[in-house]
Amino acid sequence: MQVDSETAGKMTENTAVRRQPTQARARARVEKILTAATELIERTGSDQLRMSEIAARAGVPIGSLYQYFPDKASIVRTLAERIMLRVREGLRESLADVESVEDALGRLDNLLEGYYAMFLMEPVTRDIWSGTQSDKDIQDMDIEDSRENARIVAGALKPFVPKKEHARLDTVCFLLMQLTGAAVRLAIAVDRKEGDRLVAEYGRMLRLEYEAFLPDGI
Amino acid sequence: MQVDSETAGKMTENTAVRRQPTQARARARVEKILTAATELIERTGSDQLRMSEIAARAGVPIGSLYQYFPDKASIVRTLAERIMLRVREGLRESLADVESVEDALGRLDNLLEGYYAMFLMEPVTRDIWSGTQSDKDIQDMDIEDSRENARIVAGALKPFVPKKEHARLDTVCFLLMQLTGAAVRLAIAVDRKEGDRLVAEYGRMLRLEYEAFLPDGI
DNA sequence: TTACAAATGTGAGGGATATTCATATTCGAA
DNA sequence: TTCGAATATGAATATCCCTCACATTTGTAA
Repeated sequence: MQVDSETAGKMTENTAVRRQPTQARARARVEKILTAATELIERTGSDQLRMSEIAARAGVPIGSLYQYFPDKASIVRTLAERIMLRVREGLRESLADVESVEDALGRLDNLLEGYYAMFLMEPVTRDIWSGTQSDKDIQDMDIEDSRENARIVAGALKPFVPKKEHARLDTVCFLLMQLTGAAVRLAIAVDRKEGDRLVAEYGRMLRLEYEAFLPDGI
Repeated sequence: MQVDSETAGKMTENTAVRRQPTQARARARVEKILTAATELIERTGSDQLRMSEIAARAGVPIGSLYQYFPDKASIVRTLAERIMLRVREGLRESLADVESVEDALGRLDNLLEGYYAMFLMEPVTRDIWSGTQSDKDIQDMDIEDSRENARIVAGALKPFVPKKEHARLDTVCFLLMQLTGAAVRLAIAVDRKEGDRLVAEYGRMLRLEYEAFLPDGI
C-alpha cells in the first residue's frame, strides 16, 4: 500500500521544510543554502533567484536543495519567516514593561520608525519583503504574523484600555498591523523624500487610532 | 536599417499591447484572448494561467497571443488595468457634484462598501487583484492608480478644506488609497464575518482622517 | 478586377528552469 | 564492525514561455 503521490502532492504543505535535518552536517547545509539564497537575492533580486545558482553558491548539488525544501518558494518563505520572527522579537522587546500610556505610545512611534529604517537599510530584507506579496502562502503567513503582532501590541495597551473595549482593540490592532505593512511597503517603493512624508503621516494616524482607545483624560 | 531587437526588447516596455490591432478581426481577437484569460483565472486562479490554455480556449494559436501581448504578465496587467479604470470611473461618478461636507463623507463611506462588495462578489476581479501584488509592473501601476484616485478624492474635499492644508490633503489621500487597498485585500482574505468587522473599523478610521481636515464646526 | 504591400495568422521547436529519482555515500547505534 | 537509516548526487525529465520563418488575409491603388 502506498500513498497516492498525486493526492499527497496537492495537500497544502505548510511546512517549509521537507525533511527535518537531524544531523549536524544537514543543519549546516540548510544554513549554507539559506545564506547562498540571501546573497543571491542581494545581488540580483528574488525575481532572478535560480535553484542552480543557489546550489552552486552553497557548494551543494541541486538535489540537496530538494532534500530540505519542497520547492523554490519555500526557500524564500523560510527567509521571510525569519524576517517576521526578527520583527516580532523587536516588537516584544520594545513593548516589554510598559510603564504608562505615554510610554507605550512613544515606543509604538519608535517601532514604526525602526521598521521603516530596517527596510531602507537592508536591501535583502526589502526585496524579500516586497516579493512577499507574490506568494499565496507567504500572504497567509503574513496574515498570521499580523495576528501574532497584534496580540503583542494589544497586550501592551490593554492595561490602559477599558475592558469592554478589549475585543475591538484586538480587531483594530490586527488591522493596523496590516496597514502598517502596506504603508511601509508604499514608503519604500517611492522616493526617499516622499516616503518619509508618508511614514510621518501614517505615524500620526496610528497614534490617533491608539489614543482613541484610551480614557478621555489620557 | 533595423532596430536592434535585443535593445528594443530590453527597453522598459510599459505598453501592455505589442501591436495595435487596427483591423476589426484583430481587435476581436484581443478581446477573445482577454475573455479566455478571465475565464481561466476564474476557474483556476491566475497562478495556474497557461498561455497554451488561453490560446486553446480563445480558439487562436499561441503565436497570436504574442501578436498583441509581449508576454503573459501583460495579459494579466491589461485585465488589472481595466479593473483599475472601472474603479476609477466609479470614484469619479460617485464624487461628482458634491454638495456639502456630509454629502462628501457619506459618499466616501459608500465607496468603501462598494469596493469591498465588488471584490466579494467578483472572484475573477478578486483573484487578479490579489495576484496583482506579484508583478513588479503591476505594483507600479497600482501606485500610479492610487495617485490618480487620490487626486479625485482630494479634489472632492478641497472646497471644504483650508487652502494651506491642500498639500497635506494630497499626501494623506494618496496614502489612504493604498491603505484602502490593503484593508480590503485583508478583508477578503479572511472569513466573511471578520472581513465585515475589519472593513467597518477601517471605514471609521477613514472617516476620522477625512474629518480631521475639515474646519472645526464641520 | 488585379496586384501588391502591409497586416495578421500559425504552431512546431528552442531554450530556460524547476523538480525528480535511481543510485551512491555517509552516519550512528548496537 | 555492521547494517539500516539518513543524506548526497546530478543526469534526466517535465513544464512552460516565447520565437520565428513562413502562410494567409486585408486594404488600397492602379
